[in-house]
Formats: sequence, C-alpha cells, structure tokens
Amino acid sequence: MRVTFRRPDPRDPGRPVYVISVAASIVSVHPRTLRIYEDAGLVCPARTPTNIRLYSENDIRRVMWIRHLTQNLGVNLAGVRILFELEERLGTRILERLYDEATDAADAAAVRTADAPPEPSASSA
Amino acid sequence: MRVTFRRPDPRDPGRPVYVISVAASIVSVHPRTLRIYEDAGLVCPARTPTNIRLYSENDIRRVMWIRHLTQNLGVNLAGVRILFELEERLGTRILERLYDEATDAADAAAVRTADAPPEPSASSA
DNA sequence: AGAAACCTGACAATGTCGTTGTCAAGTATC
DNA sequence: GATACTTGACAACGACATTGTCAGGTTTCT
Repeated sequence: MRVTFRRPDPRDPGRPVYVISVAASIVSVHPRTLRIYEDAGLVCPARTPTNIRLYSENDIRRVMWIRHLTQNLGVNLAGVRILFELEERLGTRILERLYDEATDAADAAAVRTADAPPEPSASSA
Repeated sequence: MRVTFRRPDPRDPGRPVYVISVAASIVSVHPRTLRIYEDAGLVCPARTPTNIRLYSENDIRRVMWIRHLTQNLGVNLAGVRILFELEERLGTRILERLYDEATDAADAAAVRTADAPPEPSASSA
C-alpha cells in the first residue's frame, strides 16, 4: 500500500470530472437513464460538496459495460448487478470473458448496429 | 478419463428419467416454460429415440437454478445464459457464490416466500 | 441578477420479456 | 383407443428498460 497521497492527477481515471449531461452524451443515453443506473446501484458517481454528480472515466467505462450487456447481450439490470457483484467477489475480470461471447451472441441475436462495444481496458493506448 | 463404460446406474444424476410433465411438476412450472428454456439454450434434456424429452437430475437442478435466478434475483433468461456460459468458461462454480448473494438480495427485495432455493450440490447427502 | 444546468420525485408512453395458457395436427406409449 | 408427448402459433398479463416531461428547488456561470 504505497498510494496514500492523492496528487491531483488530471489523467487519473478515477477522478470525477464529467457532469451528468456530459457523461450522458458520452455514452449516448438519457441523463434519466444514468440516474436509474445509480438508483439500481450499478454506478456510483462522486458528488460535489453541493451534491452535483461527477462521473469519472471509470464510471463512464462502467456505464459502457452496462450498455453493452443490456443492449448487445440482452441482460437486464438485475443481471448486470449480479455480474458486477460476481466480478468484485471473484476479484477476476470476468467481464472481459463476456466480451468474447459478445461477438457470438451478437451474431446469433442479429444485433448488427455496428456500434463499438466498450474497450475492456484502453488506458495506455 | 476413466469413465468410458456407462453402466446403467439408477442413481446417476445424469441419467434421463423424467418426462416433461413430471419434470415440470417437480420444479413447479408449466411444461411450456421448460420448452422455452430449451429453446433459449438453457437446458438440454436428452431425447428418446422417438424424440421424447427426458430430464435428468442434473437437468432438474439446472432448471431450479434458472428459477432461482429469475424469480428470486430478477435475472432474465439472457442473464442466466451469460452466467451459465461464464461458469462453464471459468470452470468455477460461480453459481454457488450467487447463492450467498441470494440471501442479501432476497432480504433487500422483500422476497420472503420461504420456498427452498435449489441446493447447490446435494448428491451424497 | 438572470439564465442555464443541476437536484429529487413523480408520471406516462413505448417496446420488449417472462410466464402461463390454449389450440391444432401429428406421433408415441400404455 | 385413450393419454401424453411433439412442434408451431397465438394471446394475455404483469414486469422491466428506456426515453421523455413536468414540477419545485438549488447550484453555477456570465
């Protein structure tokens, strides 16, 4: 455990930066949807001292996973929550395994909208 | 791989024994529902040479998991399929981990019907 | 100060899904 | 021959996902 000081790194993916309208436009959903995800316990954006939601890069990626799971794989929010909890519990990035299935399921389920699924980990690229 | 000969063991949990009406009554669902599960690729009961479905103990247990996931945890069939595929892919019994969450989620979601969830593995008991 | 964007909570519309149920025409089993 | 199975279709009912809006209130920016 070396990370004790939190230097304000502008590139820290955990740093809360996007207000809800910006976050919503990034992931192409209604702000309403983001609030629903939060109510369902699927995302936990930080808040300013004055209660304004601030989404980090990690939050954005998480939402992208939710969209991928729901839109491409047809999983409902309860299933998404299970998968997230499972991943946290196992300490494994099982979602990346799902990414492989995505192509199979997408091909089979006739979902050819050609929108790019969230890249599992594209930080240093 | 020692199991090559398949001796007709009456207690083999993989042995197809239950016709669909019996299987449906065991898990308390409509036969229609079992066929839907099969169409969704969630269960694969054996067939007699004359095309009659025969469910094994394992099939029954699998259906019970589906019921548990859908009724108690609110996961839809797409989510169930993902979980099954994931379990097979990881080679881990992640469903048992979900069983722990079941109590949490059931408490939170006010599901106190007191129906016994499927026992994860109760072969030699 | 005033406009714009945020907050929560509620309500509605639309489309999809899960489940049960039934009907028909055909085959298998007792 | 009666009963139970097969597939395929259709319907109904409730629940969910998503988008959208409106209200009344607070924060932020100019």
